[in-house]
Amino acid sequence: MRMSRLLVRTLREAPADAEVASHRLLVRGGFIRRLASGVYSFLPLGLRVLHNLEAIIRDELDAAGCQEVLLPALHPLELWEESGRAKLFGSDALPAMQVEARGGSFVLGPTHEEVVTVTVGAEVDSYRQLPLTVYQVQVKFRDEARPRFGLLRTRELIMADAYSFDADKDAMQASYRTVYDAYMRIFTRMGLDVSPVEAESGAIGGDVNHEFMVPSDVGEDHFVRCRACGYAANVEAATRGGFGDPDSPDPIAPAMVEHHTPDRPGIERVVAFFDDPAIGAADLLKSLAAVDDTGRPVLVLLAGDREARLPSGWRLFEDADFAAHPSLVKGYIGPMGQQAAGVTVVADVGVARPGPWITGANRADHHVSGALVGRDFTVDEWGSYAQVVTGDACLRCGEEVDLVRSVEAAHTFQLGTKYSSVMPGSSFVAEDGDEAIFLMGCYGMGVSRLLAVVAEEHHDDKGLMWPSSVAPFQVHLAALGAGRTPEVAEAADALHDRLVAAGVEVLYDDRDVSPGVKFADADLLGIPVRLVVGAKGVARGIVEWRSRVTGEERELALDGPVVALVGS
RNA sequence: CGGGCUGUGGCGCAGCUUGGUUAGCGCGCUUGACUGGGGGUCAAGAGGUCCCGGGUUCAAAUCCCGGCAGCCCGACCA
Repeated sequence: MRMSRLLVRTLREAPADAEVASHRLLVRGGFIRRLASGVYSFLPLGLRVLHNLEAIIRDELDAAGCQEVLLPALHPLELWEESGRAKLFGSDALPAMQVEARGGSFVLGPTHEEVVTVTVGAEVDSYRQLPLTVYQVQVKFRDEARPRFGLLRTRELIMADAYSFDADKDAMQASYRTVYDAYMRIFTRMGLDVSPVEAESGAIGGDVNHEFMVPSDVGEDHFVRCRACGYAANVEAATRGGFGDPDSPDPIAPAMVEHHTPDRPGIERVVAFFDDPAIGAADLLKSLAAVDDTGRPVLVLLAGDREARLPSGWRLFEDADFAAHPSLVKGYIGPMGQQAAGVTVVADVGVARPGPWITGANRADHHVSGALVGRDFTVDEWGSYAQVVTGDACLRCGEEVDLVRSVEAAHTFQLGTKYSSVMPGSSFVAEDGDEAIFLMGCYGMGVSRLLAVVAEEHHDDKGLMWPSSVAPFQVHLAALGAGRTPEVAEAADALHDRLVAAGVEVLYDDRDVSPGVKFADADLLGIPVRLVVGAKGVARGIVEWRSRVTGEERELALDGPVVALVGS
């Protein structure tokens, strides 16, 4: 490709809104352009990288026995009503992506579980057709509240998503493992260091699931990683250990004391009330009134210096709930006597010491101090209800864990029958002759996001440094002063032709611009190998070779085996 | 959805406080000359609904009101 003909304009300055390196460099290098907030066009260079990423994905998934399909981006709204997710997807996320057309209401699909379930369900009637895993590379639409970081968080995104169909749980787990392993190979080939972590399933649902995290300073997620045993989990899902049952309360400990604490809801203000250097947030019980996934009122206790992490499906009390449960006084909640009022008390493992604790008195404008677990109140269930932080004990081995900032590159789920039990046509005849329904898995990776993630992981202050597996071209050939030195033009043209004839993807900078511009653009675009043909070199019969990644330089004979040396 | 900031040629910005000639600068673009190994120099050009609508005024990029959009922080997040 001659650069004089390539649709690319490099920018010396990045748009003011480009905050992270991948966004800045992809825009400056002319790989992508913004059309609207969170909506990007891929120009030729960006599309070449995207295609290379997709090629790796196709290669590994095909090798793992998956079959490519292409499902519609436009989904009949009824499909989402059947699965029940039309509502679950938030009050306005789906309507915002709704399209009214002849033939009814459609949505721009945010994900494809419904469509794939009915599509595959219609084709598969027998266990003999299983196991089956299909995948696609397709555009998805999300009504993203806050698009940001260029391609990392967008409203329209390109995703590679796979779906497995199996006859029983063992087979589903085997299929899951197969795709999981393929995903790991894909990331390795893309030059990404990915950590699979246990995760929450969110709106997709299902039991076992993993997120594939790339540790990164620009990440919006965090995961927990044990320094010793390798346990890794998303902070949303991470639990911690290291605590046993609390000891019996001290028999001679002083009794609880009630304090008048007007206008002191919240941990901070209570600490301020006591105004004692020996008393901090960690001495207080954070008491959160919640409704669990079965609708029971639950009081969640954790140490006052901790952030709460409620199990999925739970929600905090709203005003109406407080009105219905007078034992829980908003702002002054304490655990004493709650069981008698029908409230279940659960406590974070960080509360597994007798005390003394400072907590609400269940009476407006009052707190108590000196409350002991086992004497003044009891806990029905111990669990992990606080967000894990660096230094906490690992659930598995008790060593300390770290919190790692990261970008979510992919997410895989064992769905079981979540969709096949509600979508029509999801049954097949099993080996025993009875009707059965699919056990499914789903697996998604954001290809357009991966483009940004790779850029984020492979760049320096001058520009991008693409791994050759995804680079838009393999060789960046720059001719210096070709316009005034015919020998240079001849040598560069000839070298270009030889490289192309050998199947090497070469970007040929044949523009009549100064050497500085060519070098700066070569650094910015990040093609792995740069070849420079200049007047000095041509006179000596050499071409200069330089690695974008290592900066290593060599001189190669122009009439020698240049093609073999640059690889293909 | 809450809080803050910003909308001025393709990109980055100044001008706005204190209304007043042809709305500036850098990059980029066009033409020419020079230059020629790290975004070079000079000259001449092209390119603008100053986000939109209303208002105040003799006069609005500038002041007032109302919208819209973008960005940042937070909430949310498949």
